[in-house]
Amino acid sequence: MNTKEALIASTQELLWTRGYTGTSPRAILDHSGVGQGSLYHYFSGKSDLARVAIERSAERMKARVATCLLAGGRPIDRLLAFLNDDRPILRGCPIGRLTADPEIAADETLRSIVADALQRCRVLLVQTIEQAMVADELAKDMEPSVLADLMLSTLQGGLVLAGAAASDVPYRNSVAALITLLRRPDSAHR
Amino acid sequence: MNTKEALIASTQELLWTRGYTGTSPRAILDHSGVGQGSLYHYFSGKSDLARVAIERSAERMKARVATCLLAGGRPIDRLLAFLNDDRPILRGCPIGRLTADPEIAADETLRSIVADALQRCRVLLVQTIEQAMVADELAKDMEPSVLADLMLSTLQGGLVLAGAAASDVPYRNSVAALITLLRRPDSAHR
DNA sequence: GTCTATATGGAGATAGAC
DNA sequence: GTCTATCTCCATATAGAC
Repeated sequence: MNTKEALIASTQELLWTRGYTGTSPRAILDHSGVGQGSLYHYFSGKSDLARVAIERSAERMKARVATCLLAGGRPIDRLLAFLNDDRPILRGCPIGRLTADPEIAADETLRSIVADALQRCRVLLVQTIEQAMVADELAKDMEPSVLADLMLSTLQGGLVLAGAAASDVPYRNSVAALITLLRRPDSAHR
Repeated sequence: MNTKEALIASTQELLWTRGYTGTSPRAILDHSGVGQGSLYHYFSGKSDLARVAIERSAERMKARVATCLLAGGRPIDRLLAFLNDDRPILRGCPIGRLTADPEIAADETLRSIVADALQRCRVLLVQTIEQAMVADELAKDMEPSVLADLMLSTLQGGLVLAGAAASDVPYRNSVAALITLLRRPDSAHR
């Protein structure tokens, strides 16, 4: 891996575990083994390097979600594959964790990359939920976008609780509970 | 309000919006209008002041949750009151946001206060869910602790999404979807 | 108790040599 | 392209006067 890529990879790594405010250029150089001069040769500064690193992580997340939701098979099975996708639970979401960072919130460029990545996942999710409802695999007693938000909240919130408890149990419980509830028939079928 | 209380209140405020890593002693002094000397007179340093501030915020959250869940009336109504409790959605959860802070995660004292506060809310939630199941107000097709985790995840995740989108819609959608799902009959009643 | 002065180290970046 | 030197500012505190 070349120097530039090493900087990006180390920044992705550190942003994931320490956030933007908690990551210094010094820490990035130490982690990557790259020298001071190279950082400012390839990037204009910390925020520029972070922008590239976050874009990289966002692309990765969107690709992963798309792989689950745009695969073949029944829509409901794709949704379950998305919910049950193997995630590094104790590390949290590399994008979701940045939403709480004060310096990211204050930087419109960085903020929009994060918000956009989540938004794109939501769009894919809404489409797949619509397909599942049309195929009568999901009850139609709520708007697809409303259910999509619950799915994303369950995952993001599960990761928050898992991080706090230093255990994957709250995350797994949350996903399991949501799936159990989705399997219930809606009121119209009573 | 005396000087010490002003320091605590300002620290609570800044930890809420900027996290621990993103909050400097200088910012606390500026926000509170208190002088440098007073901070180190009343507290041993930043982490000591933060500890008191976080304990204060944790007590506040636990009290708020207890007010909803230990009120009179049917268990299911108390659960709905908890889910529908009026929260400052765009500001996020003052405790939940700290779970992602790297310096809090590294400080066992601070970390345990945050984890403990969430855990106590979970315990109250489990108890109330058990009562609702006994009273046949909730389906018994899952463990109370599993459903409790989903409820907490929905709220915490809803706040994450709301922060990212700078809109309360994802949060409100998530809560509404969860309540809709909870109202469905379980499979045994088909 | 609160003030101001001072200290150390790190954040974040620039400059110029190689 | 990468290195080292240097710069300014801020984080986090300590010291001692008032």
